[in-house]
Amino acid sequence: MKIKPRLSRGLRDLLPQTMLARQRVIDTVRRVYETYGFAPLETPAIEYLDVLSGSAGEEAQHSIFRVTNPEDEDLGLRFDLTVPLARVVSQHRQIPFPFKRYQVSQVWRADKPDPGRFRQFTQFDIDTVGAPCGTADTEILAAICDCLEAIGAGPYSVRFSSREILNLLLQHAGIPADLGKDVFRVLDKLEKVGWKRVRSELTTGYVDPSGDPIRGLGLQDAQVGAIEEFLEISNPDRRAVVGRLRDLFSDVDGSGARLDTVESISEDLETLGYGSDRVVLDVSIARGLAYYTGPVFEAVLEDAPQFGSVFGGGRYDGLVARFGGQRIPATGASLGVDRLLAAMEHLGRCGSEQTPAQVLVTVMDKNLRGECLELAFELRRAGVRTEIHSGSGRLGKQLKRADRLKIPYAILIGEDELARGVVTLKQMSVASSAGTHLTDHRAWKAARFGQIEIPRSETVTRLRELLQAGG
RNA sequence: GCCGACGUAGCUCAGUUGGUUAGAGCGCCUGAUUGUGGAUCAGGAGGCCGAUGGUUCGAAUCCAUCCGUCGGUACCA
Repeated sequence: MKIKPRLSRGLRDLLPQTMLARQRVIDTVRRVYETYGFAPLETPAIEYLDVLSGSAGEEAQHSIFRVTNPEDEDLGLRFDLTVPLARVVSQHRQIPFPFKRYQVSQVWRADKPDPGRFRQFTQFDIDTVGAPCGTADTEILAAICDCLEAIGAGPYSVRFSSREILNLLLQHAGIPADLGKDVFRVLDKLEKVGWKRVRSELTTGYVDPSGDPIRGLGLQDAQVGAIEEFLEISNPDRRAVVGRLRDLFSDVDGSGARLDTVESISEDLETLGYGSDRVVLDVSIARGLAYYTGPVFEAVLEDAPQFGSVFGGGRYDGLVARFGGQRIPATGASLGVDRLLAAMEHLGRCGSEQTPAQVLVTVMDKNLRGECLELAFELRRAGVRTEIHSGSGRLGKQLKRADRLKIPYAILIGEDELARGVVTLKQMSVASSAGTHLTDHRAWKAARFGQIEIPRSETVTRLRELLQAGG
């Protein structure tokens, strides 16, 4: 019986062209994270189900992929990297605090797939565990900026706020604390659905176009009015936002002190050169997660806002304590690698490389295979990424392969070259641009576009120079 | 999860009121050109028409169910 090659929904193969772009991003981010002193961590994809659900509550369990083992234990695939981190620091007591780690790994969520959203995807997280609110959070925000800068994804905007600010809002507006979680969840949609819909969801609810009833939270007009007034505090200047928050919340006891941390993060960023042009204090961001306790962060690509936030994170001082023991403060952010790459691809900011090879050594004549191999390995030992032709086939087919895979150079060694102690170096891109006017194939071939002869002994040096100069 | 649209070659799509052997363009392979990738020309491969069941003398076409994709909405630790 024939088996149909296929994948379950929400899963996909990442072919070389995709992987090369992805690995460039990952390498860049890793370099940035390491400059901040974050150290790598890896954890298993599979965790005990109760470890995973500990933070999420029952309502989230349906999107966990369940797995089994021969011992028939209740296991699941991790759905983020933060919960496993909390387990690690609770389990390995010898780890000195603060623990600064980065982790790039796959996670799984059994959700409905959407564009840029899959059931298996990669997150690239940094977290600092065991450091109080302050410098650690500033570092996370700065690192997010540095990453986006280094990746070259185009203009971006990093936004932050704080659960503390939202808690002040609850007090100011007279909203019961236990309603906070729902209010934050609704406010988080503001940018996507607009104030009108958020307003109805905060009050009476509504019926969406598909006929689905959306439950309202039943807030009073005065409460919604207070929220609206709060949301109007948007200002591109962070100092102005802090000032207006201080005014607005002056009726809440101790509000001044509770705004100090946000202000000091903002001031530190200012001093370090992360101005309001890149990092905005945006009081409308809430982040859906229930476990955030302090500053919350996100970042969007300004040219691709429809892809949502590519970075998300915040401070979660209560999460580690779920595994028992004392309350350990923690803060961090997560880069949605797949989402970022989907956005970059949409913007045409991903490379189109299909192979890392920089040069193809052709084999024209089986008798000269030895010479070709020798040259190929000489190039490799000099750090040039080299492919050598490894089948049968005419020169035309070999060059066609270089053309297809966009390998920039080809090397030709035949009897002629060997006799004269040279090799022919062909720059593939030249004929594609220079030869378009030639309609006769023989003439096109005879033109020998982009070809130069160089002494065999200088091949490695010359090619390295060319690659360095032009890529 | 809910609502809707759509599933025909690797991709984009034709396919008459249900009627013989299901087509095109692009892509792929081979050759013209045995030491030259593009263009051109010639040829070739590639399909259980998403799956299963039903209606019918006869189904890519009609019906049911399932699966999948896309859009909207909800959720997103």
